[in-house]
Amino acid sequence: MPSTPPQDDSLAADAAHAQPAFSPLYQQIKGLILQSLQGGEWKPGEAIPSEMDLAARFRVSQGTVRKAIDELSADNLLVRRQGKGTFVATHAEQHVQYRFLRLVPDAGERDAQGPAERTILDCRRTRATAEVARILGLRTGDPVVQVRRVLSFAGSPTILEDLWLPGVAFKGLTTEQMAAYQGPTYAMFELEFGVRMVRAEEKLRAVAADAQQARLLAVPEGWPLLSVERVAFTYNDVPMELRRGLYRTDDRHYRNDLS
Amino acid sequence: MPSTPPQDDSLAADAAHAQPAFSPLYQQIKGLILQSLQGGEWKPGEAIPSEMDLAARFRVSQGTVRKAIDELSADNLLVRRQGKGTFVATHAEQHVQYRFLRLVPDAGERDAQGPAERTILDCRRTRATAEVARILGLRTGDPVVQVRRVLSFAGSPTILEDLWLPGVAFKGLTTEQMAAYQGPTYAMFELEFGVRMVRAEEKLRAVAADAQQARLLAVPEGWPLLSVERVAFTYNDVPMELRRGLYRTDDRHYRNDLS
DNA sequence: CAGTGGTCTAGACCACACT
DNA sequence: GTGTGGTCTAGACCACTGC
Repeated sequence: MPSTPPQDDSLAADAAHAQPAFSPLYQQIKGLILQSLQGGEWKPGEAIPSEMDLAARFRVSQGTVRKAIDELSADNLLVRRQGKGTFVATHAEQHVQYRFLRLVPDAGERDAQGPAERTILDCRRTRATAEVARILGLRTGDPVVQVRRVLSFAGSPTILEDLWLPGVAFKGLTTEQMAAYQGPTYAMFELEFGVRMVRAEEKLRAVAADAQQARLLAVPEGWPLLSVERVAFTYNDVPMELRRGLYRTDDRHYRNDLS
Repeated sequence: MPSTPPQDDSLAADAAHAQPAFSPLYQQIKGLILQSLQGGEWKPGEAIPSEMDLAARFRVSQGTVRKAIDELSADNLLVRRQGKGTFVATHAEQHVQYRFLRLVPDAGERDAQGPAERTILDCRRTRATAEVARILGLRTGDPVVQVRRVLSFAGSPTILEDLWLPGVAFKGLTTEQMAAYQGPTYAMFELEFGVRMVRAEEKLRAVAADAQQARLLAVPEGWPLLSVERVAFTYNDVPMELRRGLYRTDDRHYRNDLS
């Protein structure tokens, strides 16, 4: 250990020394907590150590840990619960059923989505095209799992979507698994494959249904559909899923809040 | 004044006493700053008093003011600039040209939108229909200003939109004003009418162009268009604009980040 | 240089949950 | 009661801006 005043022999000095570029202490702590999250030290749904414990572990004040956790919980990676502790966010047991799905019914304004019925049309191992590889950060020809399914609400088919997943991370994914699991697909990814999606980017367009799409969604050919291309990321902005969806928007709409 | 210890005769005690329901001090401070913003004490683009000054004014510590300002700047109502001060956010002189417009070119990924060319098709005083009145919080038949315009990027018509504005707040709005002003329309609303939009809600759908819409956007009839209904709010969640837009998404898309 | 926001600390007390 | 997160304070020092 370098010769520093007794109480200053802290991570503060060490980390500041290790990283040439300056960054605030709480950012460094945030990074360390993130590493523990990625490394699986604390699993989704579990509580992380108390602020005091973390402060002791990292040799900083509670206030600094607090600010780090503040940012992580603003990013939806952690969830604070007063009197209980701070927990790793999870797609399961989360009151909002579908964290990334913005399609809501026109009337009622209720989030009464009701669980969607899933129909898996296809689920097979294949190889990444150049485009899919580029988006998922793979090489052309790398193994991917491709899934095609229809989601129905209250019996009427509403979403037709294709999913592409990196074959390595989703090795044993089967049609049965996709169909059987109750609840959000992303919760199943967490439980079965340890892959937690933390954010996503979407590109929306209006398109006309082709013959096949029209049949699967029970609309006339040429019907306007909302095309939603989503790329979902795990920790560290690593892309782990490409999803191309077609949404019927006759009695539903895509809701977005701007600020 | 109630009999309290000498230094505790502060806003903390007063406000806590005035409001039966408990709320943290910094939330109360946030509310007071909000009032000053609404009241026009500090205008968009101007600096507000320093944290120290505000702390003295409200008789709380700098840290408490800081937390209030943190939230207001997270809400995009204030902008901090280290070494200079804290400023009231504005739609003008804001580097992102269009704060609420999420339509971006497919290629390049540049935000090189280039300023849109505006064509005002119509701008007239009329009366609110039941639906428009409901959305804008007016009564059916109340005066509203209605504007129809086309926005073109690089010469090609891309957005056809109708705007409805409360007639009282936008009394003298003219076609010339809508057409002449360089820069974001919301910046003009700030400068000319003192109306600052702070957030918005959008509902998106895919629709087919009717004959008139197709003509104005230079697409075939039936062409799929992205329908965007936006309600924009000033302070205190008061709705001040309804905007119904149709976006061409052949070489552009609506971008959204989820987290 | 002085003034601003930004970081870090230490300690006190409050609100909430479990037991 | 004990332990958790949540609030509030006071003071020190750092980083950036502009005179």
